[in-house]
Amino acid sequence: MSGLGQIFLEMKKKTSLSDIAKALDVSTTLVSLVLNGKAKEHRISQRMCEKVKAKAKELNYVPNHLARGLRTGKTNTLGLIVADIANPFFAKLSRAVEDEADKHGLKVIFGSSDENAEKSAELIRIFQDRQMDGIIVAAAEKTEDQIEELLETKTPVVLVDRYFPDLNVDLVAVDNYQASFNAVEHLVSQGHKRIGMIGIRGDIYHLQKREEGFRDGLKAHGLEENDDWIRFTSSWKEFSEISEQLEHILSSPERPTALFLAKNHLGVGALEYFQNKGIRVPEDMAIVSFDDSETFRLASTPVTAVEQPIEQLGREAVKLVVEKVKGKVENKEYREVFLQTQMLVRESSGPHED
Amino acid sequence: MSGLGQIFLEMKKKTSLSDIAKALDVSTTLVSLVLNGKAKEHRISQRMCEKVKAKAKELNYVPNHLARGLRTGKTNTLGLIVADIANPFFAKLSRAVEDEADKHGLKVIFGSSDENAEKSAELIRIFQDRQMDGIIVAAAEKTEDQIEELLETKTPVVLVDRYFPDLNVDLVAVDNYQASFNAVEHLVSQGHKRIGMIGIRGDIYHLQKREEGFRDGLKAHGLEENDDWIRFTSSWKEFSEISEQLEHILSSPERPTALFLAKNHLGVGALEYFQNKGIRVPEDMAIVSFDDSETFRLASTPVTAVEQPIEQLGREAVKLVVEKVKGKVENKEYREVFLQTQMLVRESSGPHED
DNA sequence: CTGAAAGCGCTTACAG
DNA sequence: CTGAAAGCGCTTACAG
Repeated sequence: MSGLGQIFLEMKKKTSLSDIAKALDVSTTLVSLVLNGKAKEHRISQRMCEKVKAKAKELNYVPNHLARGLRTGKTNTLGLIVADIANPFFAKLSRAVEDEADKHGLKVIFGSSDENAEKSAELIRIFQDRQMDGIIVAAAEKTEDQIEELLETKTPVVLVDRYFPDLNVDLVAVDNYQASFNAVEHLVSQGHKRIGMIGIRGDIYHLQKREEGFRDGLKAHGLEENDDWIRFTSSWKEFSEISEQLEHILSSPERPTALFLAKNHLGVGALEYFQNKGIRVPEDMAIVSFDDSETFRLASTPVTAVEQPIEQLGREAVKLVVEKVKGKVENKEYREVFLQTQMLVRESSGPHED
Repeated sequence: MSGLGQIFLEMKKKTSLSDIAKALDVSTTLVSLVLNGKAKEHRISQRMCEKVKAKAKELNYVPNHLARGLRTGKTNTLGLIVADIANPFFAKLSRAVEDEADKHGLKVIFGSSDENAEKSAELIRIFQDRQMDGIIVAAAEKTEDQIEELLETKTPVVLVDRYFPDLNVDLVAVDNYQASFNAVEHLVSQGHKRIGMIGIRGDIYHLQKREEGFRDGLKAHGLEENDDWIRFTSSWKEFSEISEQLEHILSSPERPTALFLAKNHLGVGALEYFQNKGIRVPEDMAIVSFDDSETFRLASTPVTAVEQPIEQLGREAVKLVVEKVKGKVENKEYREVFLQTQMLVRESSGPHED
C-alpha cells in the first residue's frame, strides 16, 4: 500500500495558473496576462514577466485547454468529417486540411462517417459539444438535413468534395461535370466511338454530375448512350458488384471499346478484373478512371486518370472556414469554389483502330 | 444594422443544463442526474425523468464537453500521434484505432508528427493541455526523451509500431526481425544466393531490427553480406536517393539476383525504377518488399510483400491504453505485445535458376 | 502596475 | 426524492 503511495508521488501533477501565482505570491490575473503575452498592453514590469515565465517553465506549466475554452468560447479547433480516413483520397485531404489549419494556429479533429448518415449525425453532435470553432464536412449520402440544422447554429460550416446543390453553404469542390466531359473527349480523340461507364447508384450529387458530364460528352460527339454499357454499382466497395457490371458490359452485343470508371475504386476493380480475365488494356478495352493513385501509375498498363487537386481542396476549405471563424466574413454569406481537375494521360486509354 | 440583429436572432444559441432547469423550475442537479442516467440510483420519479428528457430534446441540448471535462478530469478522448496521416499505413492504423476506441466510447484526436521531433513535442503538449485520457504514439526519431517525460505524467501512454527498446512503456509492434529473416529465407528457397537490401539510415529501432533480421537470415544460410548490395537512403521520400542506391547495387560486380526493400516506399521506388529502366522483375532482379499495398498487388509484376497486421496493431494499442484509462491496470506496469507478419508470395520473388 | 471577483457549464458531496 | 453550493482552471471587466 505504501508502495502505491510512492507511485503516485512520483508522478508530476498538473500545474495550474494559481500554483504559479502562489509560488510567486502574485495574482492569477497577473500570471494569466503574462503567459498570454498581454504584459505589454497592461504595462507589467519586465522583471515580473521574466519571473513568471521562469516559474511557469520550472513548474512545467501547460495551460488547460478545457478551462480556457469554457471561459472564452473558443477552442482553436476545427472538426473534419470525412467518409473514411483509410481511403487515400480522404487521408490526403485530411493531411492538407491539417497543414493549412496549422498555419492559422488551429488544430483539427477528424472523424469518419463511413458513408453513414447516423455516424455522421453522431460526429456532428460530438463536434458541437466539443465547441469546435468550425466544421468541415465531406457530406455522406442523406445528410442534407443534418447540414441544414448545423447551419442554424453559429458554428461556421464548409462542405468539401461532396455537397448538396440546394443548400446555401460554403463549399469547395471539383468540377465533376467538366472532368467527366473531358474524359469522354479524350477517349473520342483516341478514336473510340463506343464508350461505356461504371458509376455509383444513389443520389450523391457529385457522382450524378460525373454521369451527366459523361452523357453530355457522348451527346456532344453524337455517340450512343447505351444502357448496356452505362452501369452502376450500389455499394462502395464490393468487388463482386464491379465484376458483375463488367461482365454485363463485356457480354453485351457490340461491346464498347473504352470504359470510364467514375471512382478510383471502380478503376482499381476494373484493372483487377481485366488482369484476372486476361483482357488486355487498352487493346481489348481502353479505360480512364477518376482519381489518380500510385496504383494507376505503376499498374501493368499505367492508367489514364482524372487527377483531383486534393491539397487545394483542403486548403481552400480551411481558408473559407477560417474567414468566418475570425469574423472576417459574415456567417450567413456563402461562397462556392470549384476547382479544375487534370487529365493524366497514360497507356490505358490508348488509341482505337478499327 | 437591424438586419444584422435579425441574423443573430435566427441562430439557435446553445442550451445549458440550467436553461432546462429553469424552464422546468427544478435544480440543475436534477437535470444533470437524469441526463447522465443516474436517475435510478437517486430514485428520481419516472415522470420527472421524462419531463427532463423531453425538454432537453425540445431545447436541442448538447452537453458541453469542455465544462464536463474540466469538472471530471476526463475527456473520453484518446490522442494519436502518427508520422503522416496521408501515408496509407498510418491512415489504416488510424482507422483501426478510431474503430476500436469507438467500442469503448472514446473519441480519437489525430496528429501528424511528420517524422519530426519538434512537431512531435508540440503535439504531445497539445494532447496534454487538452487533457487526453490516454495517448498512443508511433514515435518519430529522436523523441525518446519526450516519451520518457510523458511517462512521468499520469496520462497512460502506449507506443505503436515504432518504439524504444530501453523505455519501460506499453507497446504494440510487429516482429520486424523475424519478418525480415523470413523474407530472406523465402528468397533463399527460391534459389537466390546473392541477396541485397535497401533500408533507411538512422537510429530508428524497428528499421534496425529489419536490417538485423536480414543479415542474420543471410548468415543462417551462409550467404555473403556484401556492402555493395546492402544500401541505405537517408530521407524518407526522395526517389532520387532510391535510384542512386539501386544504381550502385546494379553496377556492382557480380550484382545480386534478389533485393529486399525494407519499407513500402522503397519497394514502390524500386518498382518504378526497374520499370523505367526496362529491368525485368523477377527475371533480372527478384524483389520482396515490406508492407503490402494495392500497388504491389496490381503492379505489372505483382510484388511479394510482408504484410503487417495493421488493424490488430491499432486494436491492441487501444486495448492496452483503455485498460489503464479505466484503471484496470496499474499505470506503472507495462506490457509489450509483438505481432507476427505474413508473407504474401507473388510473382516478383520468382525462382532463380543459374 | 496589480488584484479581487465573477462566471463559463458542468458534477457531486452534502444536507434535508 | 430534490436543491444549494462548491469547485474544476481559466479570462477579463472593474477597481484602485
